[in-house]
Amino acid sequence: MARSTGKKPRGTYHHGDLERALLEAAARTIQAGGVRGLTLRGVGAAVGVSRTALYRHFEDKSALLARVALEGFRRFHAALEEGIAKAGRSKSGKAHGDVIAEMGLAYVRFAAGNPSYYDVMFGECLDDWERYPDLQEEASATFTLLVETVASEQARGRFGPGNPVELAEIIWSISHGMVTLSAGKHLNQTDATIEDLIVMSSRMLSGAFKV
Amino acid sequence: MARSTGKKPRGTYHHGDLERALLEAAARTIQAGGVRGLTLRGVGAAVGVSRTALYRHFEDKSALLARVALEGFRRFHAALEEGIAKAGRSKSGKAHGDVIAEMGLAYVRFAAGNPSYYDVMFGECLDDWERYPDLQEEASATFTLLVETVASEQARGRFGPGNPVELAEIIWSISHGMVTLSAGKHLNQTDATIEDLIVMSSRMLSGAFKV
DNA sequence: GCGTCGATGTTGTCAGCGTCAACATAAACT
DNA sequence: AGTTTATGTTGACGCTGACAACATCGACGC
Repeated sequence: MARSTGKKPRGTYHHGDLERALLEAAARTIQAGGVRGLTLRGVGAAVGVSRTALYRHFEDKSALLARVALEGFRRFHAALEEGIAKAGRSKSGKAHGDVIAEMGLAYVRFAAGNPSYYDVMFGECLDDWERYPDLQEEASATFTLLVETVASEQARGRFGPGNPVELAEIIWSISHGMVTLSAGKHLNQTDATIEDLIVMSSRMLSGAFKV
Repeated sequence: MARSTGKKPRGTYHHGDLERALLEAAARTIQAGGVRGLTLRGVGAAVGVSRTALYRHFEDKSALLARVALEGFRRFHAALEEGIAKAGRSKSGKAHGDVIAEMGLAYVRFAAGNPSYYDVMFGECLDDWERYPDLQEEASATFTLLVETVASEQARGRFGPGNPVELAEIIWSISHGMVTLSAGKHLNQTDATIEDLIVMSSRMLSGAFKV
């Protein structure tokens, strides 16, 4: 049971990187039963460890959730970057290349594909963000990507004038609102998918000041 | 202690409309300490009643929250109607009369003024809406008001073409997204208030197909 | 009037939760 | 080898929502 073979790198004690194992187990648990289904006893049992072992690696339950949220923001950030890059690439070739729309699509696709991460990131389970500066920083960096994309599109004449921060906040609100309302089953009154709505919104916003 | 005087109308037993008292105490408790601070024991104590008395009037804690949410949706519905009516009135007199913007402003003002109600209505504390058809109905009626307002503005030529349901979903997403992001302290990167952003969005959306 | 009954409220109790303190173990360093 | 320190375990506490059994009181039939 005790892996005393010098296989793992320095810093592996009894279990060997229990912190990462707990993190992955937590993410899996949330994926299976939602944030409300996450239990310190449960995540401990999932790793084969006692219920309080976790306290040697995380200050408390909130800290564990904050780490999950941080991982979520990193993936989210990467997903947005990829969506933006994809739209930028297709620009030279195909006519589509609507960077804002593609970013919005990447947004809602991430949320749809990783609802548990999204829930931890933006749900109400994390009470005090002040406690987790790295989480704040990653969230802020993600938002900055949004702002810079808007500014870049403005510079290329593909988006109307206005404070890019404010425009980004509007775009973010649309995406986040659609994701959360959709998750709450509030957007099922029409055949239009959430992706359709994103494309529509993007057209309306970017076209607003075109003429 | 026992109010046996026939002062109250028929149907008041030991306490006399304990259900309403519990409802109000619950709303007050949530306002004071958030949804997470709501405790059956606490709300019972606030009314001067035992911790399980509530089970004679509500099936469980979720049912109590659902009733609070229903009350919230009724007030929300009324607030939106008032905002729309106000904009309609000022139309004939003043030049403003932007009904969509005024509706959005009423939306975010309600959320800002009644964060506890809004949280219960749209937060994650209500797991299964299926259990509460009256709540679903009131929420649906509120959304219908939104759709009809959009359609009405379209008919008057003050809003572009498109499926009014889809447009209403977009407007709703903007408002809801701004409210929740703002509540999560995510919209503090600019001086623009949430009301400024609503007016901006409204202009961009209604102007999108104007030309 | 009185007695039954059903509606309403209380107490006892349970399992599950997060968390802390005390203890156990094993790796690491001297 | 012996000490220290990092890591994991067990016991316990207070809190929560919920159920079962009991108590109380208004209403209604006789």
